[in-house]
Formats: sequence, C-alpha cells, structure tokens
Amino acid sequence: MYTLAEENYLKAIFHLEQEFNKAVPTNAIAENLQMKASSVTDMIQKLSDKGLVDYRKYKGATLSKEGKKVAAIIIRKHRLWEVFLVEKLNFQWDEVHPIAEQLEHIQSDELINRLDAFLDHPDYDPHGDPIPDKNGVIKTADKKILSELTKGQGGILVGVRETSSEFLHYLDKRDISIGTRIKVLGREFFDGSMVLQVREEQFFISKKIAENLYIQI
Amino acid sequence: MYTLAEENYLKAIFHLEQEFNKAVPTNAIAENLQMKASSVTDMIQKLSDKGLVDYRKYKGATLSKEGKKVAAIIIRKHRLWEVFLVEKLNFQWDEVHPIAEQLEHIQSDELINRLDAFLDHPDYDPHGDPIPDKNGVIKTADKKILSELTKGQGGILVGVRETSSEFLHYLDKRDISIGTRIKVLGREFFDGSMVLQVREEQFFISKKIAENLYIQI
DNA sequence: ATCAATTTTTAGTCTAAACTAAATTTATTT
DNA sequence: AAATAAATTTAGTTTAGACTAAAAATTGAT
Repeated sequence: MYTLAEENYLKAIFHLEQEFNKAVPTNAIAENLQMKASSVTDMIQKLSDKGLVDYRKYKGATLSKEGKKVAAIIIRKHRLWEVFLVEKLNFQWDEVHPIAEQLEHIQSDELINRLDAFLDHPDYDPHGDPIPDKNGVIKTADKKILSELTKGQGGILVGVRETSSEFLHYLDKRDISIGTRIKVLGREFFDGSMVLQVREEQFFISKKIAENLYIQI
Repeated sequence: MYTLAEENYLKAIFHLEQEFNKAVPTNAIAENLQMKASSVTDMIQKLSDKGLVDYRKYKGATLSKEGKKVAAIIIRKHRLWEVFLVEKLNFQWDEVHPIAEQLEHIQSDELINRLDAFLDHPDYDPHGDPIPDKNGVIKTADKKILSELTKGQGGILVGVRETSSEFLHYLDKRDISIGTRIKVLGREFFDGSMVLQVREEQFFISKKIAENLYIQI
C-alpha cells in the first residue's frame, strides 16, 4: 500500500494531467499541493523509482499505467464518499470535499465495494463528476462547457468545474443543480454573458459562471 | 488537533487504564501498540508536556482529564463507525474492528454528529460496548462476567470481552449474540465450566468462554 | 538488606517528508 | 546568440516517530 503523501501526489498529478494534456510541471504540482517545488522533485523521483510516474528531469511528470490506476481508485473512493455524505448524511454538496479528502485514504476494498452497493452503484458524484469503476476505468461523458453553446442550444446540467463554496451557493440560491435543464436564449459576444431559460424563468449569467457549468446536449 | 500516533497512544492508555485500575506501565503500552518501550517513553513524555497524560518517571502514565476526553471521543467515533459497518453495510461483527480503527481518526465533528443521527443515536456498538456521548461521557452498564454467576442466575448477554474473530465465530455458530437470554443451569467448580440454558437448548461452555461474556442481570 | 532480574529511561541513529539556499537547466528577451 | 528570467534540481537541515544499545531505577528473591 501507499503512504498518505504518495496518494496525494498521485491524485494531484492525475487531475493536473487532464488539465495540461501533457507532462505536469513540478511547479504545478507544488502549487496544487501547497508545497515547495524542491519537495515535489524529491517525491516525484521516489514515485518514479516505484514505477508510478514517468519522469524526465526538467520535463515534468506523467502517471504510469499503474499510477493512473492507483489515482483512479482514490478518486473512486473520494466520489463514493461524497455521494454517501450528501445522500445519506444530508450534507450540502459544497461541504463534502474536505471530509471526502480524508475518507478517500481509508484502506479496505471490501468497505468500498459495500459502500458502492449501499449507495446503489452511483455513476456520478454530487458535483456531476463520474465515479471510476473498481478497476479504475472512468467513463467520460460527452459534456460541453455552457459558454461554448450558442443561442438556441440547451441541455442538462451534468457537472460543475469550480467547486468552491461560493460558486455552489450561487447555484443553490437560484435552485440550479445537477439535472437542471438549461437553454441558451441569448449570448453577448462583447463580455461572454448569457441569458438562460431555466424552468419558467430567465436568468442572466456572466461569462465566469458560464465557463464553470458542464452541459450534456 | 492531534496526530495519528498521538491518538493511538491516548486510546491505548485509556483502555489499559481500565484494565489496570492504576497508572499504566510503559511496557503495557508498548505491548498493546506493538512497539518498543523506549518509543513509548518518548511519546508519553511529549503527551505529558501537552497536558494529555500525567506521568512520573518509572511510575507509568494515566490520562489527564483532557486526555480522557480526547480518547473517549476517538472511541465514540470507532464505535459509531462499527455500528454503521454492521447495520448499514452488513459486515459481520468480527470484521469491523480494523476498518473502524482507520475511520476513528477522521476529523469532523459535523460528520460524527450526522452519522450518529443517521444510525438513530445508538447506545452500544455491535460488541455491546457503550458509545461515549459527544462530551466523552460513557455510561457504564452494571454488567457481570458470566463466570461469576451462580447456578440459577441468568440475564441478557450485553457484551463480549474478547473480540477475536475466532471467539465471535464460536458465538455466531451457536446463534448467541448481544441480546440473547442466558441462564446458568450448572457450574463445575473444578474447571469453571458451565451448563447454560439458551432458548430451548442446553449448552456446555468452558471457563474460558464464560470469562469473556458480559451479562446484565 | 543485598544482589540479580526486570523495567524504564537516556542517548544516539534512521526514515519519510517536509523545508531553505544554492546550483543548474530551460525559456524568454533583447 | 548572449543575457536575463524562470523553473527545476541538488545539497543540506528539520521534525515526528520509530528504532537499538547502554545506563539507570525499581522489584523480587534469597
């Protein structure tokens, strides 16, 4: 098994790799984990020795096949626990992240399998992110960022990019959540703002909001 | 907050203090935690500096008021998680200890309060041990060890002392569990063995078994 | 009451995982 | 292409929490 620190590095690299679509620079990992770059270099080299990441000096790191699987399992655990916290313990969706961040490191395959069954094998977490299966395979939904839709297009809100408490409260206040149907009524090219149809109402949203909502068309 | 190591020491001392009814020797803690005595001395001194244990060189350690509370809260979390694992995830009662041992260190008061409510505020864990309240107060039931009862006496099985998988399986196989009514039909002074009435059947048990069952008269 | 056995503590070492400061490599400007 | 800036790595330090070996204190047996 892996240490807490190792697991956190693998998870960070996993997420950053999707953002960068290439080797993740040392500094990016350091910033993500709130650490100094020198500490990151150290750990990356250890993980490389263990075959969990591919690393070339000064060129950043990517996860090996094994590293990817380990990271995906951690993310699976994180997201299953988030479902548990929201569905069973009635937490708000913006409160669960720090707790799931701890729970994701509990080591017991049996526990996770049973939790998965108890929750009825959910496919997505409360933020709309897909839950990897027990082999670490993630089904990627073909979702689009709302800001890329044009007038007349619409679909179902299936995920959020930002997970800050402020942003999630913004949505809650307007009764917008995963599963809400949204249609673009208008789009302002000057500032990227939009007018949406949500239920019977019309909403005006800024570019920043539109860039953080995922829509399934 | 306290580190994982600190929490484990406090918990060990808490349990050993009840067993010893006086200051817990360094070696007892070392054995309990599978560690060397020198490591224990080190940590006890740190905990003493932090005001969590009372310690006099060569005389062993006891928990301070604060230490006792911290330990009780960890035990509360452990036992609540055990209830969750058995009641909600359908684990057997002999499988839950190592998992609860990890879960007990998750830091979130809100999580524990909600878990407690979700489980309907249980008073006892699956082994019959009382669950401390959120202030760390434990209500001690007036239970007796079965081997101390005499012919004709009886009551309800409310707890087990041993929690080894072998012992719990022994009980399961005979369909004896927390809540089972037991009456002493006979008692052999030579070897401490007993004959019990359980439901419609009679059971013969050894002294060793009788010493590990708690009965509420 | 003394001596041996046992227990406990001290002193010094090791490892994981962070850090700072300095050195090196890569990237960007001029 | 050289010079400067930025990113990364190396080298050496620190802390928590374990360890071993040796020293000291306590306990138990004669």
